[in-house]
Amino acid sequence: MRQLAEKDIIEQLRRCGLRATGQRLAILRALREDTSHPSAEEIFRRLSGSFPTLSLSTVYKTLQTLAAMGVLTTIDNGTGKQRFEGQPDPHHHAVCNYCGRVIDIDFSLFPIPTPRDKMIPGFTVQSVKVYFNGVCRDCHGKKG
Amino acid sequence: MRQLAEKDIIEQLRRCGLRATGQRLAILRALREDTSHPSAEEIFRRLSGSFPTLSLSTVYKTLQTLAAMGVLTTIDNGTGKQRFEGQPDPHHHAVCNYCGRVIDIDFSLFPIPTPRDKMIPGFTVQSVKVYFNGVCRDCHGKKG
DNA sequence: ATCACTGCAAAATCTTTGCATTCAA
DNA sequence: TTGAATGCAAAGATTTTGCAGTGAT
Repeated sequence: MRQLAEKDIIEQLRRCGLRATGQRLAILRALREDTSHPSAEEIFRRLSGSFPTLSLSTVYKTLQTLAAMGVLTTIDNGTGKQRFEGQPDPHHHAVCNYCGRVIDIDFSLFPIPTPRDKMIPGFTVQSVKVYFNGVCRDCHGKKG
Repeated sequence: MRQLAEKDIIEQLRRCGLRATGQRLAILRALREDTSHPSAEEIFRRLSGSFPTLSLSTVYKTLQTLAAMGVLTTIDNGTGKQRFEGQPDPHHHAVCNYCGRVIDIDFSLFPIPTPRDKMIPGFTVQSVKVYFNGVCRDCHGKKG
């Protein structure tokens, strides 16, 4: 089961023409097991214990590569710091305007139609993201 | 007409408990007249000609304040760098995964339902943003 | 054996902060 | 008048880059 997932990840990388290095596998596996939408730095810290030679620079490069391939997605919570996620199932995000926290929202809670191709002339749609911006539980009552 | 808009902006600031300073008016007016989703730096450069004493620091502070108030919104182009917009009418965004360009999409082209309050327990939804990620006209044929 | 990938250190960007001064209310 | 807002300069945080060495294919 764990092995199978590993194999899937390797194949996914290969299909993109990427080498399956230990760093990439570790980063991707970490993102698949994590729903907290970590930053590059957080991923680095989380992994450097079990992977002491890993460098932050590699984390940045890897995340950028994998995001360009569509293997993972980037999330912007309005703070100007990139956050990443590797959950493959379609879902939405609720973003707190105060603390930047990102919460996953099940797709079925707010189903949206599939965008038609050719909807935007000259633009090829690959994916759709829906953000609910607002105020989270912990930030109610904070000043503006 | 121009005066009226100015008055509206001032009232909007007052309603939020904010003082209507020249800097805030200039920044907000610039964003209302601009659909290019500029960064803080770009807004600063655009205004500093006609407003020589304006500082980049104030632009950042002002954008942050106004975004927290919901007077303007931040945009996710996947780069982790903040971009802003002041278009009040509801619309969506098409974001190019390669160059980060953001194109406004008319709401009627892809109507979505209004989210119900209490949809997400403890989270108060203030606005919904839809992003179409993909490849823009100019970036077709670029490598992965 | 090759060339993609990594790690390191340094640079470049982007954003925030502290504090004295200014200005809207 | 008075506290919110500004500007400046400096610090902090985030991200990118160049290049020699490493490792997957």
